[in-house]
Amino acid sequence: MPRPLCILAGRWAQTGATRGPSRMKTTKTTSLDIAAIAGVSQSTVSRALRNSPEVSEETRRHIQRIAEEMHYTVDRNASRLRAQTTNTLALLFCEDEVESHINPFFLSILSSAAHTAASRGYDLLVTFQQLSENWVEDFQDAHRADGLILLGIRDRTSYDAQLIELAESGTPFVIWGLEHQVPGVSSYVTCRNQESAKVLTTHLIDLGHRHFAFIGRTSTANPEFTHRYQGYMEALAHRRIHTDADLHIPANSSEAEGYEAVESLLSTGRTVDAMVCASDLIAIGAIAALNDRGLAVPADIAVVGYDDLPIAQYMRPALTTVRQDTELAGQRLVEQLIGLIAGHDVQPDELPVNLMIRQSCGAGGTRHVARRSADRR
Amino acid sequence: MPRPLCILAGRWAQTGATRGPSRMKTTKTTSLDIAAIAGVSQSTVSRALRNSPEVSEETRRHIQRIAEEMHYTVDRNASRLRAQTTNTLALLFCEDEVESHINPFFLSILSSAAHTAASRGYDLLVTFQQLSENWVEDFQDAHRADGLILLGIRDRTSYDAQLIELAESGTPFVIWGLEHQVPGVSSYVTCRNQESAKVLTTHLIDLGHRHFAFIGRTSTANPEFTHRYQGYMEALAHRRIHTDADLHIPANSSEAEGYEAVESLLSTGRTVDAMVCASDLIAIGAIAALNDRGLAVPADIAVVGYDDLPIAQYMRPALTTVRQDTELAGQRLVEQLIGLIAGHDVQPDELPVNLMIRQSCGAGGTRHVARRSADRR
DNA sequence: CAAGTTGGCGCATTCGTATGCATTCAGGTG
DNA sequence: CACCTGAATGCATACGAATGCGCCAACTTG
Repeated sequence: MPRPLCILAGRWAQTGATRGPSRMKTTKTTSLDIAAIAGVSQSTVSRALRNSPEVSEETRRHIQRIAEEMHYTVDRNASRLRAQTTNTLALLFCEDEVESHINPFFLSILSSAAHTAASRGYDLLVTFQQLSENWVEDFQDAHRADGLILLGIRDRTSYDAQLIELAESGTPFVIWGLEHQVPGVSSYVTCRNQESAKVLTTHLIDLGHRHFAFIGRTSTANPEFTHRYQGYMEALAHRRIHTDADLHIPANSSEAEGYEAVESLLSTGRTVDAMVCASDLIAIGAIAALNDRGLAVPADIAVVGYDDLPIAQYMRPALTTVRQDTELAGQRLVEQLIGLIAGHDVQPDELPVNLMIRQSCGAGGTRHVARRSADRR
Repeated sequence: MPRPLCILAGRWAQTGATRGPSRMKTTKTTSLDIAAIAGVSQSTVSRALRNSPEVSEETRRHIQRIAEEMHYTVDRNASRLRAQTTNTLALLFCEDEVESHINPFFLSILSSAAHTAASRGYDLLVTFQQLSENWVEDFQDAHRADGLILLGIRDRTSYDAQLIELAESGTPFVIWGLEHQVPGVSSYVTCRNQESAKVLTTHLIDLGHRHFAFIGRTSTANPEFTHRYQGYMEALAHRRIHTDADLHIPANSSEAEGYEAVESLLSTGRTVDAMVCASDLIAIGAIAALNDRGLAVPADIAVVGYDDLPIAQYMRPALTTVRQDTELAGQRLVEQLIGLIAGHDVQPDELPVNLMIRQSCGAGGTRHVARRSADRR
């Protein structure tokens, strides 16, 4: 007596039954099958499952129950083709050629964006792209996504032409960290970089520091860092503290560049007792460089960062920094984009931030500061 | 004289022209348009763009040139519907309810996977899911993806039933860090956890350490940590070094749990001069806890981690750890999955790892060790 | 030179759903 | 009672590309 051949019978048997007595092949369940069982037309099934108000409450429930029992799910591709929509958002990490390793900061935004998108019924496509590629054809014409989320755009000048092209093509998109808005088409989410940097710097001044340096590349190309620098300069100006141009060392957001920046700063022999770094990664590299030169943080020099990476509170000394609400950021990016896709006018967001005062600025409690070090030889 | 109404004329004018003289509406370019211009049938266009051998080299080039000029791109939805495929891979971060923050380690895998997928013509869908949801219907029946990449599955027991269901449904999938293979359906990529942990531990023994502790939760639920623990125990056994069960403190991969684990370890008053942590995050938390108790690393106690997060080399002391080749991992995950989708038999990968010997184990050069600390009060 | 072969291409159909329009029927109104 | 109204549903088609099959012409071959 032969055993049944098809292990999957459990799932497919239901389907087969709806197609006629002799069809035992593994045919996919379609809305027609559901319609046949429910005793309605395919159109009604379609409408019921999309919660159209045109079907009666009773019919809808009936159909939805059957669909559930049959494990029926709408075929996204057919649906999308017919409706000329994708229900998909694309999230682009705009990579620099030089910098291969990505700020872990973006992982939180990604996670939050993925959750929000899912809860709104959107798929989230993720790509890491060089700026050379042409987004418009890829995403809009090919119906890959209804809209774009752009992360990690730092170099505005080199992207500007593409952003304009994108906007002109009518593809909705939102950007993190760069004020670029075309009503009805594009919007942005940033946080209050300038304001928070000013507060942060003022805090350092209040702690008694007078010789400041700023580590981070600013240019029209790098709006976030630029705003942070402006806030920093504002605070200094407000308190009448002088700083020289050569105490502003450019660095992109990585430990390596922070390290190098500090090395080059120290080699000038300038006196510095407080360093404001444009990102946590830079600060981490900077602290490493200082330690390697025999300088202790915060005893010899205060260092602050920006981002509040998870590690910031577990470094010793714990890093004073600015927390951006990445969860809210991801959520707003998606919500704005969905709004744009729906044709609404959306307002850009400038998210509030929190100062996280820890030890590296010299203000934190002593408990979390290492009291011994490796001096034995 | 009125200005033209349509800003987008530039892009659409080309299209309009192909549809007849009076059609100035923004109609999407289709393969039919290309066919008309090229003077061939739509089928030939389709075949030419898919590089089918059935069209002559000459015709193909002709068509492809026209398609390019017209900025024509194949509509993914139509293509997918007809071909019953999605050309999409889904990457699932399997989240724990408890742990909201994700190991940055996965970001590198994600990045590499995205690149590889893109180069193979696949889209990559990213979701962060709880284990409660039913993947099968979501992804296979709904034609959302051709296959799945599962990251962050730690708790084998609670996922097992779902993995089996997934395998039975015929959905191809690959897993990171968990040996789960169904020939032709699922496969995995891990690295040589046990071997490398053994080498790492042996290294610590060679440096003269004798009192070991292991921080990391092991169970059938957590295969990676378990293998690392086994390698650790092997090394100790091989050198006849005794360790007690209470010197093995469970902890999931986060700084917070590493911190807590060390606090609870220290409160027992046991003597320990070397700690093997199951991940860098744990090690970071552990070092913080040690510092807060006035213990210096590596002078008082050696600490090693696992993962080689970017930050590991910029901590002071720099963290001795094990580098996993995340780039290769992402690549192999995608390649295996594409293989499975194509119906090939694929071999699981066990990737080689590199010991990154730095300062936290006490073996590294002195240059990178902080020589001063914040002792002033 | 006739018959067979093959490369290159077109025709027609198909994938599964969404939606404009037609249809039906129940209930209300003058 | 004839007529209208509106809610609920069915019918038919379209979305745009992929593909089985058939056709034709250009070869090859005995």
